[in-house]
Order: sequence, then C-alpha cells, then structure tokens
Amino acid sequence: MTQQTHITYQKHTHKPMTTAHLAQTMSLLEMNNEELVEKIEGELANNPALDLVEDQQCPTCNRKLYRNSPCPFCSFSSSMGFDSPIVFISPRNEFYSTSYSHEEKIPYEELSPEVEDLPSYVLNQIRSDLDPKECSIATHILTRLDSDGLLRTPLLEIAQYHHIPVASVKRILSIIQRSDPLGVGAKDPQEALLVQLETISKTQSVDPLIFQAISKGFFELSHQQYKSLAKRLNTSINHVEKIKKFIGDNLNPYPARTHWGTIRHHTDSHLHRYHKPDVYITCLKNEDEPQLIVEIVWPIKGTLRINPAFHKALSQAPPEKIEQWNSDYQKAHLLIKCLGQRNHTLVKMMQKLVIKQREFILKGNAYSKPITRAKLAEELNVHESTISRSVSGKSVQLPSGQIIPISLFFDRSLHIRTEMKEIIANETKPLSDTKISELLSNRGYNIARRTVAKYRSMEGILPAHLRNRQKVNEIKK
DNA sequence: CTATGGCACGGATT
DNA sequence: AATCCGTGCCATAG
Repeated sequence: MTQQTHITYQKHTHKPMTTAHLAQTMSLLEMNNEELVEKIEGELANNPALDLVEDQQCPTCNRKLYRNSPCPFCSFSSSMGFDSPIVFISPRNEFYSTSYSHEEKIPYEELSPEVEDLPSYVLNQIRSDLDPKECSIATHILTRLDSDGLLRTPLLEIAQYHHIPVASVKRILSIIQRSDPLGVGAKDPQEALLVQLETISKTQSVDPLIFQAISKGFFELSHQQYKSLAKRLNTSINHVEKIKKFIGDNLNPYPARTHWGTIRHHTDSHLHRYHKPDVYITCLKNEDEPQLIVEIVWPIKGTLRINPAFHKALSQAPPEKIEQWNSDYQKAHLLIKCLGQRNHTLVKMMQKLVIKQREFILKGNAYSKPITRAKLAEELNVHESTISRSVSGKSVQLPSGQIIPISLFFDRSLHIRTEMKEIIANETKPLSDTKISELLSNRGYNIARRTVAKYRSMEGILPAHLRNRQKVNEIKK
C-alpha cells in the first residue's frame, strides 16, 4: 500500500508541465487562506486568461454554489450516514473581500450589503439597532478600521465630521464593539480586550483581577514583565501566569483576526498572531449523535475559470503574442487544476481527521488522540509531506468557537497535559514534579519527571514552591 | 538534600 | 535532511 504513495511522483515522466504542476500543487497546499487570497488576486490581476465567475445559489438551502455542481451541503446530508462527517468546500468567505479591482477603495456610502467584508458584516448585525443617520455614521466608522479591526481615528474627528457630539459617536461605537468580532472598533488592543472581557463576564464568572491586569498593567502584560505585573496587582506570580493564560486563550487584541494560538514570532511573543480559520467545524445536534459538519473555506468570492473570451481569442492570436497568450492559458489552466487538487486533498484529510478526533472536537482537549501525520498519510494513501503541507499554517474553528491550529490535532501530548492540569487544579497542597509524574503513571501515562516539568512550562504553570502561596490564599477565601 | 531548569543526545516525526 | 520531543545528567537555588 505504501508503495502507492510514490506513484504521484513517478507520473511526471514525459510531460514537462507536470513538474510545474507538482510544484504548484505543493505550494498551494501549504498556503492558508490568507496567503491563497493574495496569490489568486495576484494571478487574476496579471493573467488575462483567468476569470472569476460569481457563485450561484443553491435553490434549496441558499448556500452559494461552487461552480455548477450540486449543492454539496444538500447532497451530502441526504446521501451520507450519521457516522460520517459532512465535509465540503464552503464558499463561506465572509471576511475576504476579493474583487478584481481591489486597489480601488469603495467609498463608504456605496458599500453594498452583499459585499461581505468586515465593515458590512458588522453593519448588517447592527443595522436594526440604529436609525438611518446613525447608520451612516456607523458605516463611516467601520470603513476607518485598520486591518486589525481597530479604530485609530480619534472620536472627535468623526464627531466633527458629522457635526454631532462625541457622546453620540461613543454610543454608536459601543454598539459596534459589542457585535460579532467582539471588540471591533476599539481604539487599541487594550480597549478591545476590555470589551471582550466584559462580554465574557456576563455569561461566566471572571477573575476581577484580570480586568485590573488589562486596564492597569497592560504595559507589563504586553512586555511580559510578569514579576512587576504581579507586584502592581498585589498578587503572586502564579496568579499572573493564570491571568496571562486566560487572556491568551480567550481574548484577542486584534478583533479582525481571530485567535490562532501562540506563535513565537518576533519580539513581543506574548501577543499572538491571529487570523480567520481556514476550516470551520460545526455541529448539528441530532438527539442522540451530533453530526459534524466541516466547511473548508473557499477564500474568494466566486469561482475561477478560464476566461471564455480569452479562450476564443486564442486561436486568432496575433503571431507576436501567441507565445505569451499560450503560456497565460497554460498557467491559468494549471492554477485552476491545482486549486481543485488542493481542495480535494483538504477534503479527504479533514474527513479522516474528523472521524479520528471526533471526541476531541466535541468534548475538548482531554480526548485528543495522539495521531501522527505519517499514519494519516498512510491511511489516505498519500505522501506524508502532502499531509504535512496541508496541516501547516492552517487553523480550524471548533464547534465550541475555539480556533486552533490544525497541527493541534496531531499533538502527541495534549491529553496528558490536560490530565496534568487537572491534577494540579485539584491538588490540596502543591505537588512536586516527581509526585505528579507518579500520579500520572497511576492513570496510565508513563512520563518522566523531567517531562512533567516541560509540560508545566508549556502550560504556563509555575513550579510547586511558587504555586504554594497561591493555593494557601485560595483556601483562605 | 530536594526540586527545578538548562543543555544536549537519540530516536521519532515531518 | 531538518525538526521536534522525551529524557538523562548536572548545576543551581532554596
């Protein structure tokens, strides 16, 4: 079986195109949607042979259709059993504003509601709460957002522009900030965090110190000066670690991008990198067994095809252009084909992945199963590197709303780490790493003491002697 | 002396 | 071939 994996690579014997084909497929597979959009937009702009057609809508469910194929959602749900997840390419492109002429900024008055970019997405949510006048102000504000979803323009300026008091602008702004990408329109990351936190605190209890940490200790927080932050808040380092963890897990300083997990990027590594997920997993709740639906986001608005006009013209191309045109045609064709292949691979992979990690997706970290990319590749009869590439740099939104990198599906130790966290959370007195290691092996995980230490630091949990004061404090309460 | 973090090695994964 | 991960050993802090 494993031998089959190589056939993909042996195919390219005669056609010289095939190697280009391969290179193209591989690089496309590696890209996440953000990069993909850029690539496609670039091609569209440069290659006259490439054409973008609007999607049609499925008559039954109103989802946008991918080419003229039958609606994937409807056909899948009728034909497949409950045990197999529904996986399809979804043109759910709400945040990618793709149009031919992306250089031209659309003047804000003319924003059509169909263009699902961030401003109109937000506007649609709040339109009903505002009267027409306020609505146009809201639109104004929304078009001033920077790429992170923050409003860098001073309120006063907007107020003067519309000849209204600043207070009114504030009111509208606060409505905006409370709509979907929570915190959009905040003036800086700090404010965005506060808005998000406030909303969270309405539904669950939140440590009041977190408010303080953000409002008073934002500088320390974003510069990772945890000791001085602890001092400022009059609390232990451990507590600060927890706060930091909470913020990292639940809040997002840049509302226009969504959470993406920790990436040790450059200088201020505590601030995470955010973007929109490439895949959504949602959950249809049937009485007994929840049905998982996987949508692989197709990041552009519409479908690519060979420009029919160009195709016609090709046969009568002027001799001096013919070479150029031909190569354009080839390139366009290649791109489309490769994109199709990318989608296919992604679908196949997610399908398997969702079956394997069903528990994890539905019930959370503790149920994560250690799956390796190699194994998955074997089952799918594709090369390991194919899986590697499709996993790298992409993120998934779980039914819980959490956004995680796909690579987390392949985390070898996630379940153990959550187990460990639980032990620590329930401990009466701080346990040393050695003790924890013992406890874990009682539960069936044989982990060296040294490894426990590693996991701890991964999770931002402090060593036993530092946890001490914290626990004592909690008990006093 | 105990509990941890640092460095580095070897095997597994990508 | 490059990278990641679990571990063992050793130095250091308490």
